[in-house]
Amino acid sequence: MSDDAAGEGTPPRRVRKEPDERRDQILACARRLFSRRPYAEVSNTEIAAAAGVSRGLLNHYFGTKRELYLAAVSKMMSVPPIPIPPFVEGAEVRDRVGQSLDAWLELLERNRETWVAALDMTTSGGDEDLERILEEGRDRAVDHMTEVVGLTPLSRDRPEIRAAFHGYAAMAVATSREWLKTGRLTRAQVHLILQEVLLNLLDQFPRLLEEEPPRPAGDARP
Amino acid sequence: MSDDAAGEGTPPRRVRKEPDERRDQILACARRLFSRRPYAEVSNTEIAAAAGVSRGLLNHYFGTKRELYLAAVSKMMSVPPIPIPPFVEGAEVRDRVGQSLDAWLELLERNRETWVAALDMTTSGGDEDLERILEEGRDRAVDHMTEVVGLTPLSRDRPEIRAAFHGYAAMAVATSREWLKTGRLTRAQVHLILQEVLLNLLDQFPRLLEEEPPRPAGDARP
DNA sequence: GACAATCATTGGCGGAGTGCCAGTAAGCGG
DNA sequence: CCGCTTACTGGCACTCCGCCAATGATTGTC
Repeated sequence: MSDDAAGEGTPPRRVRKEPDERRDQILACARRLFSRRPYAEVSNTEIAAAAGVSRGLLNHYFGTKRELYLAAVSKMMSVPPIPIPPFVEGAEVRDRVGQSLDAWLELLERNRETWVAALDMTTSGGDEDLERILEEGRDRAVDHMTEVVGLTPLSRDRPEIRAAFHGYAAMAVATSREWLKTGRLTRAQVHLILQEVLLNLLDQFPRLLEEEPPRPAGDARP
Repeated sequence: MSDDAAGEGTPPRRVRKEPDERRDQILACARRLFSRRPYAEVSNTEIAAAAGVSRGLLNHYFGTKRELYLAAVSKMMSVPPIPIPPFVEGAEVRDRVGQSLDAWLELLERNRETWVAALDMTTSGGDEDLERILEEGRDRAVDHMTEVVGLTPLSRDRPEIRAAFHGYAAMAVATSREWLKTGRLTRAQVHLILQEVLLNLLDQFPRLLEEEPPRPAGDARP
């Protein structure tokens, strides 16, 4: 009946864990809560309670609430790498794109909830640090895409190429969203759209590069 | 020397304004601050100070901080309507798309800062109300696009069409961002990309509609 | 022109959340 | 068995939010 030798077998007041383990545990709880309600409505007290831990420990591990949030988002952005189809003689770019898209859509389908949740919380709001994290994720996606279509060398010299892929990535995300969240598209339709648009985009690259190159570096306001 | 007839011309302790005027003024300050720093880091006290108003007045007009925020975002989402090119005999869809894109890019160029700021704060974060507001804005954009390309009637029956436009809109936003914010694309390049991709997308519609239609209504998780 | 009614506006109160720090105890080596 | 390291807790000081009674600028009326 007492609480020190109850049925659950010696519930010690303090369970001491390895820092990494505890850190991951807290992070997991934070991720779950942040993906369901907006930042300002999730309290550290709540996260701590969910993790079965005192509130002060969050600050011990992550410093501030914002940093905990950023860590959670960062963790969510990490996606298992999709293999890049090997170059084989005679294979069309179209096939490579098709394969890669299949892999991408397959990944999304497997992790529906995780991905949709990440999509919901994956949004800056005037937060520069967060924006940087998201930008890094998008950059990795672009790296992947240039690799798939075999334009990585060119994309190093011409930032326009990367920029165009960034635009395409946004469309890929939004279109996938229409499939997984609102159900207004089927997977096949998403595949069709993304494949054809990407191939068309590739066709435009020559004309795109004919245009005067953009300003040397990021000074968007002269 | 006294404070009621000083140089600045009778600074009365209380200036009483018309509710609408005061409301707009507060909203403007909130918009400016929210677009520079994330929601949680902007305090009502600060907004009130910027508006030269007591803090309690914010609650009087907007109820809660969140509602003020939503009002600010909503205001930012409202875009002056871009005229839809009239249908003229013999004009190609390509021309109509080109004209409309020009108008859109022109609008962005005129309101650079406003638009980039709106883009930064225009992001949900697990907030359903906010998400709804953003979705409405995107829906209006899609309405506009279907009108331009003359597919409004079709888009009523087939949600896939709307969904595809939503994807395209995301690409349009991201690409414009690459132009205005990072400067990695020129306006001409943005125009080229968006025009060609849209025309290509239109070409895909027949194949898109051949696919089995998506599930009847929004039940994404069967 | 004085008075009263209206309502925009203020200041402060109670509650909640955050960051931080001194203290506590769980594991480990001697 | 003792003492050291350090994961962990509890509570203090501060800020911020939502609310409400009080206030005074403005307007209509006699």
